[in-house]
Amino acid sequence: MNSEAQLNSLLDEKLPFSPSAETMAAARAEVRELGKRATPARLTTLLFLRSQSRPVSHAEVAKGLESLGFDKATVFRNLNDLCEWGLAQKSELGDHVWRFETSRSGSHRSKHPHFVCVDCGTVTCMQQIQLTRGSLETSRDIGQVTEILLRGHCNDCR
Amino acid sequence: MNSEAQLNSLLDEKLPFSPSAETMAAARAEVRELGKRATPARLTTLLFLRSQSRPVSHAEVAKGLESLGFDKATVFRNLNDLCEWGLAQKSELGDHVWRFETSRSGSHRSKHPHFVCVDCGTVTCMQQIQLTRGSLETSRDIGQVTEILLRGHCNDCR
DNA sequence: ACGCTATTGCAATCGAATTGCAAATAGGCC
DNA sequence: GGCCTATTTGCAATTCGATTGCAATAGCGT
Repeated sequence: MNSEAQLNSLLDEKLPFSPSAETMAAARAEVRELGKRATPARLTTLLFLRSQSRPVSHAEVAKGLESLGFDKATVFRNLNDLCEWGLAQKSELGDHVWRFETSRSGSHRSKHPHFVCVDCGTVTCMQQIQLTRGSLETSRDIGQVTEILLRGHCNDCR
Repeated sequence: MNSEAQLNSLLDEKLPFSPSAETMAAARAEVRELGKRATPARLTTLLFLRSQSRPVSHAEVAKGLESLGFDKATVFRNLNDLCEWGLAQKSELGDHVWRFETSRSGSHRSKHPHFVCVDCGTVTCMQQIQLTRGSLETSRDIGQVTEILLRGHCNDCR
């Protein structure tokens, strides 16, 4: 099955998310611009990531796409490739699992804080969290902060 | 060989570090105060950690102590026990390896934010760091924050 | 349509983390 | 000092996410 036909069939029913034809075309263009091949596995991985509102683990992506027949090694390599190419980023939230999320262009390309529930492992993105002015100064005395991570019990687990 | 004799022989030559008799006695007392047994493996693990100038991985500790005959599983359990008891803390620098270091003063863990240098691994306690009022409210919508962790590059590593 | 190379699928491997269980032993007690 | 028991240890085995080797497959430039 060629890429086009395969993607179309995926769009029909099996995908756990529903990218529009335009979205798909845009993703293809992005990948092509990087000089990389726009394979079904790659585009699907990218679009799956974009369909998520939080960082997801390799296992979650692999599981989400396994019904489509993509191998976890392929997903693994694509996730890392996407990170290498700047289309995604991976982070380690303190539980020894890499999580991936697409780099949002524009507003906040930089990392935002994450909240990790120590009970269920759920990760929540927190765009608005920030330190007080004094804390920022203090932190500057210690070093350059590149990541803020909050841990605790999410409301569902309390 | 009993604990006393074994420790003394270790002190003689084989240890990769040289705790004084007083240091050893102090460590023993600390462990005993916790109601735990002051075993050679446990005391040695604790003193080894204290002899290090930066956080070390389980593998490093195990290797450092393997010539003494301590099993890596034992070292593993002791490291985690020490953390649980507040004598040490472990941190994740982003490379999927836990690193351990002794707590400076007792069990004040997770009470205040920590800054972890992703380069040298050093953990710095930041009593003064706090979130803005708005951020606190936002975080409350998500869950109960029990730990704040900042990652970045410390001034020594920049 | 052809050919070259990037990419994939599958199985295998790696290594840190973790566990089960029987044997050893620290420390309270007499 | 010796006994007793819960704790701790040693060793082997296992889990599990991450990662790789390689032959087969398939993008895409021409």
